[in-house]
Amino acid sequence: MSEIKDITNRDVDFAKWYTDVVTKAGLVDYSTIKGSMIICPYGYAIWESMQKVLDAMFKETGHENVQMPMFIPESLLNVEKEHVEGFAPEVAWVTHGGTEKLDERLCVRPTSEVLFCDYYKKIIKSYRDLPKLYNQWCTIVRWEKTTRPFLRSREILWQEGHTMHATKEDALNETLRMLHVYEDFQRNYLAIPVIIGKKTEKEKFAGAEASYSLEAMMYDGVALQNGTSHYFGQGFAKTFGIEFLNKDNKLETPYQTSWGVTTRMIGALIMVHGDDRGLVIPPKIAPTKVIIIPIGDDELVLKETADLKSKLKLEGITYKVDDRPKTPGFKFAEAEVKGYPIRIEIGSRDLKENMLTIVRRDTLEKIRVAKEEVVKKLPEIFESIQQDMYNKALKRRDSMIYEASNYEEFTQIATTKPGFIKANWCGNEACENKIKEDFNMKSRCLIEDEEITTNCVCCNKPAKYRLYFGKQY
RNA sequence: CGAGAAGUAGCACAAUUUGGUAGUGCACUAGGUUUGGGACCUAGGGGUUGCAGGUUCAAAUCCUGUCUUCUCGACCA
Repeated sequence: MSEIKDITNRDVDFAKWYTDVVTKAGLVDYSTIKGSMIICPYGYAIWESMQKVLDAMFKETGHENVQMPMFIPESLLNVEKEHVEGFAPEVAWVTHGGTEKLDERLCVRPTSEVLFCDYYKKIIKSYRDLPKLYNQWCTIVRWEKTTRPFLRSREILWQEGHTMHATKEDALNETLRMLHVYEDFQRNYLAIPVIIGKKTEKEKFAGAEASYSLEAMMYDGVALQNGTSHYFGQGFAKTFGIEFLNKDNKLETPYQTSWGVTTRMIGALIMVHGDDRGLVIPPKIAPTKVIIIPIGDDELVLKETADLKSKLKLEGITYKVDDRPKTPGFKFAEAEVKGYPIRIEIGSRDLKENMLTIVRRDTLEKIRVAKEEVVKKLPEIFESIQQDMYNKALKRRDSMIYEASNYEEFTQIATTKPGFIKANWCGNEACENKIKEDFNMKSRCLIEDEEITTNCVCCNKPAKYRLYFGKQY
């Protein structure tokens, strides 16, 4: 096996490893503007692949895509007090149009709740107009102080769903339904196990009645909030004066939700599955599932390459051929950095025996297969990679979830082991703050399906909730 | 935004201490030989030393400011 030259060892310096992988796999490059990354073709292809699946899921659940303005007049942003207070510190303002100062500044959307509300007020008149199930793919701007590619940037590519419903029940169902759509996507496509649950009051979205999040654990035990789904109740709708006539010809206020995921999922993909050789992309989301590497320019090799290409095309399996004039070793290494799920090596040595070599990226296992059997065999290998990647991630995550029943135990774990800690909590924000202050760990989300057996891990008063705590990106 | 470190070719670095012709390796281009784990030979191309000022006969080198990146905090998705 070759020496890995370019990528920092994952266990030695995880932060450096991450930036190495992100740039060396050709996902992003830095621009001259702080916090605004250039998403390179391969990185964008992964995003497009995610978009494609998610968009189909959104449409399947009845949503329609729209495109809202990217600017919000200051007066509109100010309509909902709690919301604006949450976002004010990180919005970017447009103050001039050309050389002329604007009468009213415009903020670049940090999220679009108010824009949707402003529009919904116009188009919702009757119960027959509900539900309104809109989604938009767009970029937003949040003026973050510290930035990292995919994990925290100032310009963010995302998707935001904004819906209005006639009843509280419908809106709550929508909030949970989309949370589960995300969970399904991350589990079955990204092969990332996620914990889903409700945020505490302290951690919920500005202006929401309830926020739910998907919490993934990275290789280093640090949490990444990988999507959120919010229930707003009638808060915004009342503030904005959105009303509809119900079946009894009475005015009612609708109930609202919003939900979103971002390119941060690419960061999660890297930090959950990547290894010292680079990326490992699950087959179901890989923009290129197979990389074909012909070895030498022997006529047999060229012919087999052409054959294999047409067979893959026929089966609808995405592939690329690396026929650059480089040595095989170089190409193998690069294919590994890029994380293509499967590599097929075509060389005359194998061809003499009518064989080809398939290499799994996740295990690096080499499988020699009769050349006629290769394409037939691929689906089961993809399936196996997909499953194994999920199971491996799940196993690692579960091995880093601990239980603490008192502050001493919590301290012991928090200071020695990376990962999540399950603990009981009285519901008092002071205890959340203390844990944050002492260990830089925030509550991830509530655990609702487990029994509360001990007192609050912090103050030892009777506990009302169970929580996951963890450090976060 | 606070503390620290760093910016020289696409990348990794040298030259900075002691101011005096910007260099090496990889990558890139052309031709050739190669090809089963990061090839070799020959010949080339590529630089306002992050940017802006200042000091000086002379600045990559000294001074000031600024921008960007990284690490650790604060804040946040």
